[in-house]
Amino acid sequence: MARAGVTAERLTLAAADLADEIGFEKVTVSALARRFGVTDASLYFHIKNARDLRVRVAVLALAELADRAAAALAGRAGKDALVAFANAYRDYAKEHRGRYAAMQTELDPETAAASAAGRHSEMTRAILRGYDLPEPAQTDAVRLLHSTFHGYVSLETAGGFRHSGEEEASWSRILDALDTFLRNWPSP
Amino acid sequence: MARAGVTAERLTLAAADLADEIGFEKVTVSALARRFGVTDASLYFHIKNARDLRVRVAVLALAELADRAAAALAGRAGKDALVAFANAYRDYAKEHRGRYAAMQTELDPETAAASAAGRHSEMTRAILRGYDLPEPAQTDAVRLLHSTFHGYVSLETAGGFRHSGEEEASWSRILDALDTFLRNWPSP
DNA sequence: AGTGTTTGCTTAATAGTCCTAAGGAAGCTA
DNA sequence: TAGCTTCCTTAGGACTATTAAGCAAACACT
Repeated sequence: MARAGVTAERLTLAAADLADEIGFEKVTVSALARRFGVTDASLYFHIKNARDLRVRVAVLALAELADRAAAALAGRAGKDALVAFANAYRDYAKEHRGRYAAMQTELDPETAAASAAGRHSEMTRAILRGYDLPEPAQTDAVRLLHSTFHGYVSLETAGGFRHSGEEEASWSRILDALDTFLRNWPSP
Repeated sequence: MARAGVTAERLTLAAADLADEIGFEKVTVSALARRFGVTDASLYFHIKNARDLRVRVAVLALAELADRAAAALAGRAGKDALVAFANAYRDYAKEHRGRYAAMQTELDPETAAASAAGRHSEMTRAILRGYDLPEPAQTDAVRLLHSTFHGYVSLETAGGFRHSGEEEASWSRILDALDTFLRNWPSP
């Protein structure tokens, strides 16, 4: 028998693509094996188990998004940076629904620490540098931005907002509003 | 054989409790059947399939949360209402992690319309009455509030915020900030 | 080139889940 | 009490996850 040349990396990438195509919850060890033309059992020499596979996809997606966001952020500051970051986030989620769904997998603390999750916070802090917030307002603002982007995007992709035909305008008004908000953060 | 007295309602409730205990993704038809002391097959006379079961749990959770939020909202307005609603939302998610996870299930449009999902928007609009926002700002604000609550809570329950020991203070500062924000919504 | 070792895959087997079809008993109704 | 309906069981098929044991290809070296 010929060798299929399977590696953990190629498996993860293929699983991520599969997730974008058929949905993250339908990504199964068997389905992935079929795509590689090998038996299910052979995948277990590369991944620990099904959970491990899903975690790898989540970590991959986190890293990809972090790269995109970093690129979007380069050379920008203030509202420009805020909008660029927010759009990178939202666009990634729209283009890669399966990967984005994977990102919502709960990671155990060690994995989370080793993943790109930390880069997201760093970048958010970088954006906030343009707004000059003192602690603890800065930490609160990091959370608020995370929450808002994640919340908005997950509601939008879930179809939570009935399509009013002006999705884009609403999104950009919300970004405007956040910008105004950050520039006038209430002092305690 | 004695009859177990299974009904769709009792199944849904038991499934919801099971979700809170062992996690929503581990709620399986078999596990539920075991809890009722019947075989898997018998459950299919009450529910259509596994997906149907999960949707029922989601709808139940949406309704329960809507009830709680409505109760919290009664007789309050302005910031009081905002805080009461937000806390009802967050507390429910913390007390019922499985149910809250179920709420994130993507519902098809008809089911969503028939569920309590609409009540959530209504209540949010009711809160905003205290802030006197013109359209389309009001619609944007509804989305912003939804996004923020959902995003914050889901990040918090996923352990996304390292426990800094002052979670509560951060939450309440964010609510303060939202209140200020709503009172000073930027005009276009 | 030939031998041995590692690596990558297969087959085989077990167990759990989802779901359907056919049958039997419990309880209601007349 | 005969019959109908409702609720459950047994039986079984398809798919998924996972482990163990074996074989064959690739490599590593003498």
